[in-house]
Amino acid sequence: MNKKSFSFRREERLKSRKTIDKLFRNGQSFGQFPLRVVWMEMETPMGSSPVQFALTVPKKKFKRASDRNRIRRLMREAYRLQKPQFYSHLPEQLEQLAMMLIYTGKEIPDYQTVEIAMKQLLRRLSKKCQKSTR
RNA sequence: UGUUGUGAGUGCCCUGUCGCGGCUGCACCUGGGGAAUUUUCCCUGAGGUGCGGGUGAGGAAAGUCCGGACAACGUAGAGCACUACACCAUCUAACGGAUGGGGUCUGGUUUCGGCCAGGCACAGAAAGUGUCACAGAAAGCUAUACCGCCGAUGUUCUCGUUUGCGAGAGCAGGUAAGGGUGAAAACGUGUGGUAAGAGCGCACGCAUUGCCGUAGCAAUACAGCAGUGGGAUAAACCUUGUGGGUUGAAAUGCCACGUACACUUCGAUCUCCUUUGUAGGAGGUCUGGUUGCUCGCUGGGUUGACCUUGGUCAGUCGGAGGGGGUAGGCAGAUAGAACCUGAUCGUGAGGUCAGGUCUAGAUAAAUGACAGGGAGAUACCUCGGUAUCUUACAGAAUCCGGCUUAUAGCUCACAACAAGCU
Repeated sequence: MNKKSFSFRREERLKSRKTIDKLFRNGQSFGQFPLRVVWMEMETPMGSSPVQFALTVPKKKFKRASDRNRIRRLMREAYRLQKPQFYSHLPEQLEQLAMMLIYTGKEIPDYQTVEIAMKQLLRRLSKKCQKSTR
């Protein structure tokens, strides 16, 4: 879709409070340690991006803001680099996917572990999407 | 020289690839407006994309503990309540902060004059109330006297007797010298005095209050005179003095979207006066208003119809409730009590002047990831390499000034300890 495949723009971010509420109420989810994803298909797509995406790190487990920032940035970087592959495996008839990534681990990870987990998670997610759309 | 502690400073650097948020230049696309006219031109700069340029976390961004700026709350005030502060002067926009000085306490040192270091919510206990464990007789205006001392005075008994009185024992009583208890026992030492004693008198001293003088801007210090001798506690209540309006950027203003001339319920809708009349005024009442209460001030409503003349209905104003919608954009909001350098004034905090710099502005929230090199640290050790690590505390959210707390390694200063050298 995008020529510069590794970018991460504004329209790819999930911002609306309404859709986030809906996502947590109706969305499906599964875990891939140390990550967990909540996802659903959106009825009315916002913008041209095939996926809207958000990240969170629970405040309960990481009290300091700097730790939360670090984990969020690692996750975002991993997603950014995996994104083009993930997009190419999504089914054509899917309008737009909303998803939220939650970090469920208890310690600050290094980039390698986040990258591996992200790869696995995105592969599983794309398969599930193909199943559900057929 | 090393170790430890305290305080201050610093808070890894460079290159490449990919990526993010503002700003900015150019090009293109979408859009808006105008002219002309049937497809061209001009203006505008809202949004997007691409390629450049430049910029992007801290010394505490933290805790949210003080003080401001700024904003809203229609509008004078007064009292009470509440609350903060409390030696003096200075600095500052301001402060509960800082600087300098004074007093006091503790420790060290001393040539006994002081000197050094550290602490102090450092107004009042001589306005009042309360409290003071255990021990002790007693924990506070005139002390209900445990041991002790005395027993002058009054009185009882015994003995002696020169019949006046004397001696002894006891009781009433006196006594805060001494002992004992305690963190603390009603100024200290000496002397007079007395039955024994006591600031009861006196001398010297100590503390404290008032007045006056000298030095100092002042706190205060020193000296004199007069009075007084009252334990501690105000981080117990309290008293005195000084200050404080409240709420905080989720403030606030504007634009867009959207219900809605909508629903339920409660309160008020009264009286009198002036006037030809429109209308105006006074009181009452309901209600709003810069936190609470009271007073004051002040804004708004108090209209009309029916009619059995005090009710009904409608309207108006205000309060409460429920339901529905939105939760987007712009301003606030990033040039400032700003930072750097120099001069100058001041013991200092800091002030003034000159020159230079532009230095984050996100909003489901940017400031990142990877690779290589340098530099540094730690461990091993063949003293030159190898291995590991990039570290601590920690992430702007309206902005400033402080305070407090956290902090690896390195640098500096001071203190203590240990070893060595002269």
